[in-house]
Amino acid sequence: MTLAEENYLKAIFHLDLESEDEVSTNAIAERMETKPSSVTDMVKKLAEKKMLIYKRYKGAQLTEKGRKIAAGVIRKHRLWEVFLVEKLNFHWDEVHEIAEQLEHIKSDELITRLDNFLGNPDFDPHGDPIPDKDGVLKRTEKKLLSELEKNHSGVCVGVKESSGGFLQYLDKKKIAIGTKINVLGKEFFDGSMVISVGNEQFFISKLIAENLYVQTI
Amino acid sequence: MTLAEENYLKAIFHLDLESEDEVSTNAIAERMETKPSSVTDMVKKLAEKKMLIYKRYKGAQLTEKGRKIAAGVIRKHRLWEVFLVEKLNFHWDEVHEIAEQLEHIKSDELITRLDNFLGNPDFDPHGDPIPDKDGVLKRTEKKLLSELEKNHSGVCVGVKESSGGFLQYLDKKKIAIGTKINVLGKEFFDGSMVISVGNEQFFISKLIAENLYVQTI
DNA sequence: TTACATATTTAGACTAAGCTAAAAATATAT
DNA sequence: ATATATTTTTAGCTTAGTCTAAATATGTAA
Repeated sequence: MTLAEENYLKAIFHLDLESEDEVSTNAIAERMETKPSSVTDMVKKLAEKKMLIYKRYKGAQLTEKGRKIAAGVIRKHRLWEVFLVEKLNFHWDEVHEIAEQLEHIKSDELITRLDNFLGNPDFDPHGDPIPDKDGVLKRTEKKLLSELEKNHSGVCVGVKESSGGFLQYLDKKKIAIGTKINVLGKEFFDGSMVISVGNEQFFISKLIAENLYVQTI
Repeated sequence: MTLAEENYLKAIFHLDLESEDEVSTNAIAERMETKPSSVTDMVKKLAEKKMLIYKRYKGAQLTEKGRKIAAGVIRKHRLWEVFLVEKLNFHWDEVHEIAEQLEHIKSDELITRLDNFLGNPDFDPHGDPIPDKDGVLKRTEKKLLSELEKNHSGVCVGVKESSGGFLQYLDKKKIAIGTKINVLGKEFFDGSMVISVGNEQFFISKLIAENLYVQTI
C-alpha cells in the first residue's frame, strides 16, 4: 500500500457513503484534486490488486478488502485527531492536515496502543465516528440542526462542512461537540433559526443550520 | 524536502559525526542500504539545493542549512521515541522503525507541542541527546563501559549498537538507561569484565562492554 | 612509475504517479 | 435519430528515485 493508493481508497470510501452506486472517475478526480486521466490509471492498478471493481466508463466500487483498508486509514486519521486535540491541546480546526500525514504511519501495534492511551474513543473531535479494528463504522442517528423543529433540542455531535471559517464561527458562538442547542424559533421561508446555547440566545442562518449535526434528546 | 532527501541528510549527518572529513559516496550508500550510483545522483541534487557541498570523487559535506534540516529530523525522531516509550509503553527496542516514519511528519507546531507534552526531554530512550529547536546537539561526556577501570562505576546512558538482540540482552540483565553499573574486575587480555548491577553480579564479554555508553560518577 | 584494485561517476533503463491532448464512449437535447 | 455535450480513456511525456553495467578517477604496491 503506497501513500497514493491509500488516499485513493479513502476518497472512494467517502464518496461511496454519499451515493449507493459505483463512484465516477470525475468525482474521484475532483475530491483528490487531480485529473480524471490520473484516476483512470490508479483505479486500474487498484482493480488489479483486488481492492475495487472497475468497469470501463462505469466507475469503481470497493471490494471488502479495499473497504477494510480505507476504514483502517480513516480509523488512524480520527484517532490521531483525538490525540492532537485531547493530549496536545490543538484546536479542532487545526488538526486535519497533520492527521492527513499521520494516518499513513504503518504499525498495527502503534494504533492499538494509541487507541488505549486515548481511552478507546468512539468519535473524533469533529463528531465523526471512529471505525473499529475490523473496519466497522458505527452509524450515528445524527441529523442536521436545520431538521429540528421549534422547541426541540439536540446535542452537537459534528459538522458537515469543516472549513476553518465555519469552525471558528462555531467557536465564537461557544458551540462545540457536546454542546446542547435549543431551537427557540424557526422562520420557514428562509430556514433561519433562533437558538439558545447555554445562557446565550441568538440568530443563525439556514447555512449554519444545514452544516451542524445534532443528536436529538 | 522530500522523504528521500531527509533520509540522505540524516545519514550524512550521522556519518559526519563519526569522522571529520567529507563523507564518501560508498559510506552513504552502505548506511542507506542503496547503491553508490544512486547516492551520486542524490548528492548532486542536494548540492544544487545548497544543503551540502559536493566535489566529484571527493564526497559530501553538509552546509549549515543541511545540518539544521538533518538535526530537525533527528530531533523529531528522538522526541517520537520518547513518546512511544513514555506514553504508549513501548519497549525501547521496538520504537526505531515507527520513529523512522514519524520523523517525516511536517508541522513545527506539532513538534513544539509534543516536546512540551513530554516535558522537554534532553535524551531519547536509548540515551541519545535530542537536538534543540535550533539544531544544537548537547554533547554528553559519555564513554564506553569498556573504558572504565576496575572499581569504577558509571550510569548507563546509551548504547552504540541498538540491534534488537543486544537490547534484549541488556533487558535480560536488567540494564536500562539510568542503571548504575560497577566494574568489579577486568581481564586485560580479552577485555571481558565482571560487573554488578543492583544485587546481581555477572560476567560480560568485551563485545558488550564496547557497545554500552556510561556516564562516570 | 606502471599496473592493479578500489571508489566513483556516467549512461541508459525502470517504476510510481502525475500531466496534456486527442480519441472514444456515453448521455442529452432537439 | 442525429447532433452536440460531457465523461472517460488512451497515448505519450515528465519527474523523483532507484538500478545495472560500463567508463573513469583515485589510491596503492611493486
